[in-house]
Amino acid sequence: MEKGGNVTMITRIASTINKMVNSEITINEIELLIEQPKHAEQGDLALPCFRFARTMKLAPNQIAAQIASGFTCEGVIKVEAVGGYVNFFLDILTIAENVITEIITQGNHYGDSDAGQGRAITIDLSSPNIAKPFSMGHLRSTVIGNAIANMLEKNGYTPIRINHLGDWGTQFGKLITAYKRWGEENKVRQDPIRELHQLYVYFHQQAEIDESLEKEGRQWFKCLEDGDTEAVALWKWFREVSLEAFSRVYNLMGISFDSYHGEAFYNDKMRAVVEMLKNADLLEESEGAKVVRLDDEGLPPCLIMKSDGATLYATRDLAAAFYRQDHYAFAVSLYVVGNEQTLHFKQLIAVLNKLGVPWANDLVHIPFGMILKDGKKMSTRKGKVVLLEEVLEQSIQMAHNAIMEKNPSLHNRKQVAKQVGVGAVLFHDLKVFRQNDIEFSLEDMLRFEGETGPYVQYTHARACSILRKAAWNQEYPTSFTTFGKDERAVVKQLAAFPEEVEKAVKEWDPSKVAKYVIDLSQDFNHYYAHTSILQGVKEEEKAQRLALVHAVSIVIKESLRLLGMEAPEEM
RNA sequence: GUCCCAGUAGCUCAGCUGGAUAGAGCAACGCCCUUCUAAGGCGUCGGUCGGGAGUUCGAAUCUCUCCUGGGACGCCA
Repeated sequence: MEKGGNVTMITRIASTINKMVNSEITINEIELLIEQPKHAEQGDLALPCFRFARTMKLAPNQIAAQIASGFTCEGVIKVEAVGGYVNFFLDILTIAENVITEIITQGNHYGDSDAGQGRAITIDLSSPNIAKPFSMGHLRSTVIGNAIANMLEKNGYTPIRINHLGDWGTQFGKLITAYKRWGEENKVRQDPIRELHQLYVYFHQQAEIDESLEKEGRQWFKCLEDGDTEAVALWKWFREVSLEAFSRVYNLMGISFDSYHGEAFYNDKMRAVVEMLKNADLLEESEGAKVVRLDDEGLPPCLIMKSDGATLYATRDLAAAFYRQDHYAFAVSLYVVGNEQTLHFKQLIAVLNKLGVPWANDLVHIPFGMILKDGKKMSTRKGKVVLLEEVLEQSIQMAHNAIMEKNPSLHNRKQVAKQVGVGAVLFHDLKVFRQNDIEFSLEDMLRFEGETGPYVQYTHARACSILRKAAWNQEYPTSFTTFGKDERAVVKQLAAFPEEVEKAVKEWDPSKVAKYVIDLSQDFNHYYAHTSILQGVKEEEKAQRLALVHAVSIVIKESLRLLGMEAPEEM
């Protein structure tokens, strides 16, 4: 993969130093040590020399001084020894030439890699439960999974987005019970998700008083698994109306899937899994249920079959894993599923390993923190839930208000309001990716200033606006003789893009891209505010600056695309 | 009780394969639109990096321990 200026410079500097110290330190060792100084005035790259003190029998500052004194290398314009560091100042003209030319010629392919060589990676994402509202909790899995898929594609993999719908399980026995006892068909038809969800909540309230309800729910699920006509008909209906509601949300977010095979899809594939476990002599009877013991892995046993013969989610996930390997021959199989299921995936992988499946360790759980409300887990059972669709609609409305206030003459207001409103919600979730829980805050989510999606989109729109006004013919200069310290931060940030994407993919972490594009936007906005691009500027200077602006617009747009966001050219 | 994850500015978070003075955004306060979109820029204020010990030339970063919060721990997913 072709990389920006910095990587080549690191190699070049390292080999120069290697020769200077008579190969006492290897090139690779030096490359690993070279870092970006924290402060711009300390240069572009730096080598800490503390590690060499022992082998070279010299104080770090003496080593640094020694390296600095005789150092010459193409592309490096100044070298300084400060304390135990050697600071290198790079020639911004050379970097600009490499990076900007590369970006403009490659366009949105800047930063592409063929590391994946077309290999398939399945991604289990979103996976809402039918007959339940699409909550904020599913938002994380959806947007993180989608962004990872985009990033994988950029790295040459073939991502397969699988919406593993929660359309099977005891909960549907409970729902059928609730519907048969208290449900009304016309009410469900009017507002399916809301009504079904209310029935589900009501069931759990009643179940605390009447213990027989739980049993009845389990029986109905057993009926469902056995193909009982009434149960299946109700289930199909619930599923259908739910999918209609979900597709509204996915359309808003611009996300599509390669497969909607949910848990129910594996219903007829589970017997084979149970047989396989039995044949491998892994299945044990325990308290009436069938389990696989995992004591030697230090894990609690994995429940495969309930005492009434019904299956559990582990069984379904096993069936799904086999199906996906058969069907897609995945190199890696990702599960973008909340933190709280970590144990489940450990068990899943452990069981596959016990079966001797060679791809068992290619399953990767990508956990994320929960969205909390008032410091507690949001529970659908208690009816405490925030609807994603409502949040998105509200955000779009706010974006629309902002446009009416700031740029009322914008021609495609509705479309831009959607792009910005949705972008705000997506970016809010993507910029922070740790296993940290997030306290739900509508206020934070709908913020359009500071480190937000709209800020980045706005930056892109400003860059586009300049290019529009310049009536630029896209002829760009190949050398950047006028660039100085103003352009420095922006050019260096542009150069860092491929490396950031690579890191983000390696760590399955879209927030790296989100943070990157915020930094780039900040650098560009600073430049924009302090440097005139079109006015009172000599022609050659203008052409060079326009090339920079164009490069910035390309990289911002591509970053946003990776995050699943749009980049309006005006807003 | 056992295991897992987290604790950095008033709030939300970066930084974590150890490296120079711990950085942003929000909030607060003060500036900057006759100049390329002010959803912007500039500045001020704000930190015993949860506590303690250890390893090291050097620790927010690694180890141990304690405290706090959250989660998981067999017939839910």
